[in-house]
Amino acid sequence: MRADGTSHPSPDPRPYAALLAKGEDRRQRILAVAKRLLRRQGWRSTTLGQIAREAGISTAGVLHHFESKEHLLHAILDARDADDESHADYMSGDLLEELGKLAERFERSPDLVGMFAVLRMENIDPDAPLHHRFLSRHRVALETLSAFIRDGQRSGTYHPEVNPAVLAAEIVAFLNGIETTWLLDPSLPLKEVFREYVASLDRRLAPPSDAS
Amino acid sequence: MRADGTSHPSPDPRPYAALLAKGEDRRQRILAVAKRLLRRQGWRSTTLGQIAREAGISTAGVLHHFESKEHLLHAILDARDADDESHADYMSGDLLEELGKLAERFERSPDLVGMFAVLRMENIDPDAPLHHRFLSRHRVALETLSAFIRDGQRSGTYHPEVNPAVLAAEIVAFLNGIETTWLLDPSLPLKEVFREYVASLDRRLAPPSDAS
DNA sequence: ACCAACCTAATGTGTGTTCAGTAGGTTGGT
DNA sequence: ACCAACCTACTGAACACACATTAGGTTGGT
Repeated sequence: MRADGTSHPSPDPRPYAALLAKGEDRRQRILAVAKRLLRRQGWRSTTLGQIAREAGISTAGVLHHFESKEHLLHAILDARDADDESHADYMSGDLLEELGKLAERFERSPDLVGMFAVLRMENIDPDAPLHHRFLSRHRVALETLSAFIRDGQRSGTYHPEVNPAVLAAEIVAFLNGIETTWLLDPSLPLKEVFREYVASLDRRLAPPSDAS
Repeated sequence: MRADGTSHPSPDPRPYAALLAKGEDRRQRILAVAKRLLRRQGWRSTTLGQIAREAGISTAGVLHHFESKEHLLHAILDARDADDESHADYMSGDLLEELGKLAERFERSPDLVGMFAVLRMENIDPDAPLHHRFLSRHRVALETLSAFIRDGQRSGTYHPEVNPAVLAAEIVAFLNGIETTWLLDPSLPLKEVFREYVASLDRRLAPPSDAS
């Protein structure tokens, strides 16, 4: 608590509470368990007792680490946002490349992606607590994609007659849909479907041959 | 109850229980209200009290018409199946035509379509009560589409190098995804996105020009 | 008398949250 | 070395509330 000069308060690499870092360990396990359960059952039907049991702890123990069920949810969403931003050198190369990366991400952290899809569906209602969060995220995605396509058209690398807003909506729909489908039936050949669709996008976006 | 000769039990145009047909009326209203609520909130978080209130009745009143919450759900699903089969002269013309009809259906009965999408997401978990129903329906859709494409290839109307299973998966993903997206943001230009996607499918499926 | 269409009130279960308490470790003064 | 004060990581039991379901009653038409 005292200002000791060099010590920053947030990270604790000090010998200080070495053993008590086991708490942080549990905290992470709770988050992981919650993510897995949320992906399968959604928020409303996942109970603290369930999370607790699978984390090898009591219900009250979970509440010791996260002061309420809602706080736990927000902790998870924040984790997702963090992961999001770590990959958000977003508009790097071209569209196809970016979409390819997305496919990899699906398989890298299925719990995160799946949970997000389930949560989005659970918050479709305008009165749902997280509705605004998901809607604005959706709008941003749409806007980003649109702008991306528009840029490509301006620079001549994309076909000028494609309607950017419509194609962006289609792409977002495809992405959402393949998440849904994949969750329902994991035997789906994710990579192939992805590749095939992206290839078709490539053809649709190719500028007309310049035989003037 | 007495056999009165010509009377069949199902329709009641008789003066007999004329006023009591108001019960059937309420029953239908309950179903409609439930569909709307299910679409927005899903099954688990929609309560009988809510349905009752919006139908202008008491909770027990709802249970008078449907003996349990689960029975109500099945009644709704059966209604959907009925609606399904009324449009299931399925494999009529060609793929594009069928997909176009689907788009119209979206706008004709949004509650039914939306509710179904929400319910599907709620039953992703293999342990969920309706998981099997949704999974097998999904597999059937996949299979139907695949067969459809394969047929077109055999008869030479579709490009032979398209992988039927992969494209079928993509189409189903797109359909599911546009449902999700449309539910989250109803301002989405449903018809245009649909038309654009179908047009692109047309191009992808066109057989190679027969310059042998 | 009988039956459908309700209603109010009670019951039981599931679930988030609060409340006190326990075990063990660290800190700082003596 | 020792001790009081304090910390983190929990536990078990109690609480409060929401919800589906049940029990029993009322009304009105036939």
